[in-house]
Amino acid sequence: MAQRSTFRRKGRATIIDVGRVAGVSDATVSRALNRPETVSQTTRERIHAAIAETGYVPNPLAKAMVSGRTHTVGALVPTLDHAIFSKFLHALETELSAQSYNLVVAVTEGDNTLELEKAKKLLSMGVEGLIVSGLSHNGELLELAERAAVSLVATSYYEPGASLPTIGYDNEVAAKLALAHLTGLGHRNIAVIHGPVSSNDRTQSRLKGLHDAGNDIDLHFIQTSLDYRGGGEALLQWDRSMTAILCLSDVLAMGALFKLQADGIQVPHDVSLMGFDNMDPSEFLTPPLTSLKLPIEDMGKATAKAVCDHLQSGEPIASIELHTQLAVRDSTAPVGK
Amino acid sequence: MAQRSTFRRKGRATIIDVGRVAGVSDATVSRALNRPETVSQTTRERIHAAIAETGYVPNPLAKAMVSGRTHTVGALVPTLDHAIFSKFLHALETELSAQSYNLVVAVTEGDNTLELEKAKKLLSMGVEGLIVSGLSHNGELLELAERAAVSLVATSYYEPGASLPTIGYDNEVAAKLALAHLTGLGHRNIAVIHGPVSSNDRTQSRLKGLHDAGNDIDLHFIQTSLDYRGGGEALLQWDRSMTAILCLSDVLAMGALFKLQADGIQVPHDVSLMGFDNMDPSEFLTPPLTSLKLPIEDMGKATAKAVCDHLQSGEPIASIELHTQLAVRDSTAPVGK
DNA sequence: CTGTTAGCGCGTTCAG
DNA sequence: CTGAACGCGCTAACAG
Repeated sequence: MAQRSTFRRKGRATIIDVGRVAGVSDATVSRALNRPETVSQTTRERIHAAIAETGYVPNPLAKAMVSGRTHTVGALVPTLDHAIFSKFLHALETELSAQSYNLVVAVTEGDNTLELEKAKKLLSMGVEGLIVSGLSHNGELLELAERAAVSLVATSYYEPGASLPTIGYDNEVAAKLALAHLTGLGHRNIAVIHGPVSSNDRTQSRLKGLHDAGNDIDLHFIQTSLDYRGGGEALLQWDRSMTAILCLSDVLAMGALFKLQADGIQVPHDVSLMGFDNMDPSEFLTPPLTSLKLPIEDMGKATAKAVCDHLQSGEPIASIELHTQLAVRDSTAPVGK
Repeated sequence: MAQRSTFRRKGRATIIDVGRVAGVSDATVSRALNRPETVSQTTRERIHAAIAETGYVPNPLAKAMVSGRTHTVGALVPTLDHAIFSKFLHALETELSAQSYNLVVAVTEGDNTLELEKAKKLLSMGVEGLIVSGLSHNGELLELAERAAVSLVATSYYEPGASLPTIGYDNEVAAKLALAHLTGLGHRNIAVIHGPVSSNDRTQSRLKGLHDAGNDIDLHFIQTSLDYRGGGEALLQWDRSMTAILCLSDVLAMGALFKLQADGIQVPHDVSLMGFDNMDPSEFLTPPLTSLKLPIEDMGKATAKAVCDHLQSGEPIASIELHTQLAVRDSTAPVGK
């Protein structure tokens, strides 16, 4: 079948090969594919037959090259192995996909150097937008994004004065809200369990929101690893004088709860326990965990929309504040109850 | 500064603009960038100065077009909002990135039609490889991938006879292993809680592995929604005659455990409870949950390696079997104990 | 309605 | 060591 060499240069058929087989020019094939109404019925049919015969499949790179668009946005997240980020990405992908954009994800492990490196890779593959988590980044990142002319937006954070648009919530306010719930129940001596602060500006912000709690409030800060084990281990530094425990993540709260259960300490009778995140399992725990709802899904959706809008209109991206709210459940109770 | 119009056609500087400023040809600029050793010291310096001056940044699309490579692979997963998939993707991205590949993810919601649609988008953006979950797909998918000449591989599954390479574990064997643990403890009347079977071939496989359990074993299958709530609700169909509960996912097991705790039913004293997945929190639960360890991270890593190898060598991808193993903890005990 | 001509930005011959 | 010329596959502009 020497024919094959006619329409196969090196493996794949091109628009020209299709044209040759159909007896038309490459331009006509292109038109038949992109604006069928500008091509006569009969040649259109011949072309489609030729496409089938040659097994032609459009070269996406050539198309992207000429249009200058990749319809791809990149997201840099600290990890995928944490529900909060995967939930965010899920919502992000869903909305992006609805607007015909693809999502490339890269994991930074919370390391700004790695983040920069991966950002470069994303840019050099042609993403049109770049989504990062939090505000602390390598300085080069902004410059890089600007030079590549891609829009950059930070999430999990709301800070209108920042050097890049932010879409998220106010971590300080959220932390205050959580603390207010506990103090409102009369707690004055409270353990605050949190993950590493370095390279996690969200945690830093939350802690900042707690620091000016008031003179009559005693806060005991306990830093631990941000996982279930860490939540349990942090309890070594807790004693019953602290009538409440505020965990700056539900993962920590669950770790703590499981440990308390194992030790036979009753929640909320012996100690009130509060989380932060409102993960899926929290409402089903025994007792159901009081937590702080973060608008993660909304954030994913809003971020996708903002990026798509910007890509379409050219208008700069505006920061968006999303609101957090308490989810009061049974793990917290008035002090001394 | 009329100069700008010299090296800015429509917004961005090209390799030609750089050459013009540096007083060399575009070819020399290209060489200076890709094979610096073939360019003299002095012109190289002039070129770099020109790059800085023009703010030149390589056009990734043109590069991809000429090289014919995007260094991108796509992954289709049912959801990101489940630890098992996000853990997998995390490992996948990490390894892929180490080999300088980018990862595009798309969510299918377990819908084969949506999967096909998204696969098309991934292909039309130029992915070099496509990773899917499980074995049941729209028939067009294989054909599509072949025509686009991208390598396709299925995960979460091991089935050497399948029409595409599989990298994963044998769900049937794993289920048998789990059941054997319970029967080995003397349990004969066992509730099996599982998620929807339609559009989830992993669950189907696991159930299949259970069906020929033996004549003296009574299995009560309870289907529910695949989330924490579902695990709890499934217990409505459980009674104490069933001395053990096997959940085909840790999420279900946790949902069940929380409900049992709320109802004051002691595990494992009143009933043995076993999960399947071995998620992060499982070992910290009270009691620690007996489960079946799935090699998720290995699977991510192995899949990435297989795809990269294939892309580099051209050899077909070979199926890989990864092994599951029991994680025996305190939530299961001999019957009647 | 269709063919011809021009690029898009870059890498890679092949001469010098 | 460097420049000119060509090609990657496709779309857009202009003729016919």
